[in-house]
Amino acid sequence: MRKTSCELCTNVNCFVKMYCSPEWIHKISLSKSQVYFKQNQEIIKEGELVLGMFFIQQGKVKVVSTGLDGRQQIVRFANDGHILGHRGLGYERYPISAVAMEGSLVCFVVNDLLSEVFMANPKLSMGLMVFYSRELRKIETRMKNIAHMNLREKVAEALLLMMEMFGLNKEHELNVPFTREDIASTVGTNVEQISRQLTEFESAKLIQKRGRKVVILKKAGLEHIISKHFMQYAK
Amino acid sequence: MRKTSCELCTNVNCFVKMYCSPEWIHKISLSKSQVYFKQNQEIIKEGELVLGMFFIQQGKVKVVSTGLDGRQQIVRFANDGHILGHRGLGYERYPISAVAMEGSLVCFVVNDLLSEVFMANPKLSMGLMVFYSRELRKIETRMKNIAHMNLREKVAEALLLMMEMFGLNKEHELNVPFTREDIASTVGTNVEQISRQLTEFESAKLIQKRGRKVVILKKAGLEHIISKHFMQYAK
DNA sequence: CGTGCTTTTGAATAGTATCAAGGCCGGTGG
DNA sequence: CCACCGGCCTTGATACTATTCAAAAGCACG
Repeated sequence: MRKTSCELCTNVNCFVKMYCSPEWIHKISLSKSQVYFKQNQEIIKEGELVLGMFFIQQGKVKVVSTGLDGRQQIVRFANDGHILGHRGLGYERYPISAVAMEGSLVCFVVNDLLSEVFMANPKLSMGLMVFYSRELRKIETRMKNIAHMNLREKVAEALLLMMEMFGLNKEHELNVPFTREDIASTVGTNVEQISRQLTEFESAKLIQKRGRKVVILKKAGLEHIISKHFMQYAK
Repeated sequence: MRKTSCELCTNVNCFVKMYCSPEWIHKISLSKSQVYFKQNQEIIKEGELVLGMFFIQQGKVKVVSTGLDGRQQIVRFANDGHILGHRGLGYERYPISAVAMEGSLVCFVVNDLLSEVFMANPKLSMGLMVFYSRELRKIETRMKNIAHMNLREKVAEALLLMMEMFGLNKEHELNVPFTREDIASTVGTNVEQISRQLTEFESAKLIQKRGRKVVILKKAGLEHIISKHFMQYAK
């Protein structure tokens, strides 16, 4: 496969394209590498050395934190334009893994070039800063939810999260391949509980199980389940 | 009280002092305001408009996310040099509250000045970016822990977190005033469980209860309790 | 030396995890 | 094309952990 040059890339959400000057976009384009990851391949492996950043050109990815016992926690989902491995510009190891949920095309930029890019493109640093602060905000909320919600609510939230990130296809199925295990790792429980809960949602006519796929029938119903955990701010 | 000028401020952890040019430090010094918050006063109130950022000159703060039901989750602790309200440089509302755990002196810089500062001091943006990415990393780990650990482990972790952030005094007591409710909100449970668990730790000779204060007797013991949840990376 | 708030402890209940078994589905090879 | 195999999903029974409710004791402050 031929690598897509940044100039010709159509991904409008890419931070590089959004915030870097044309000459720097060109430099990055020349230096970057591009890799295609098949479904279930690891893009980043927890514990390996941080060599640079990954930019998802097109794909669907789960970011996973693994405990010693092997239990996994899905920390967030990511898709086109999102960044992976953005921890520690210095010398460190990746604290998380990232796994392709379906075939994904990813650009990679090495550390040294990154530092130059940041100093020369203050807008990029600011853009990333804002991006991070929003990520922080999201994950703080999710942390509260994981701590306070009961299982039913957490499963509802997980479905909504996946829907928000990956959307639905024409048949209103969640538009990403996933197993019950994935939902369990998002929620922090086991597959049996997920199965039970999905069955309950199905009999409540909120979703429909179609093989391993899940059809969202009543988004508002799921939202209602978790609504008590969210403040409504006046505009 | 007279406001401390940035030039004379002795806080070496302040991002402004670390990353801004002398002339910008001066500008900020002139424009900033400074407020003293007494114990249990709210520095930031969830839902209010974001007007700028707070820099803790000296103090001890808990950052709290509140559910509609009033249940609170302590998202992180902060002390000297840490930033508060660093969410959304645009127009938004604070998604979290920040409460002084003891008397705290805080500097405040308004939004408009901040954007100028960021554009003129790329090192500051980069510094903050790195800061954020580390915060993200920390909270992702904590999220996994809250999801996977049992109560005993979570309480041990909460004690270690507080110890790491605020340290111990000469008597080896946690060097910050807190209630059982604070630990409960960190862990995501209720005061009764905390009380029981502290009693258990006490009989295991890991801590000692001295009124509401907690003496850490065996840090290694607490660490051992949670060690199974942490990967050991080779250097 | 009350009074109100925090902490502790106990007992009953609810919620979740675990263990075990069987069913379903997709893919592969005969 | 069909039978079989393995992985994923579902369901039930049981054990365990955490929550809730209630009541009493401790402590801090006026």
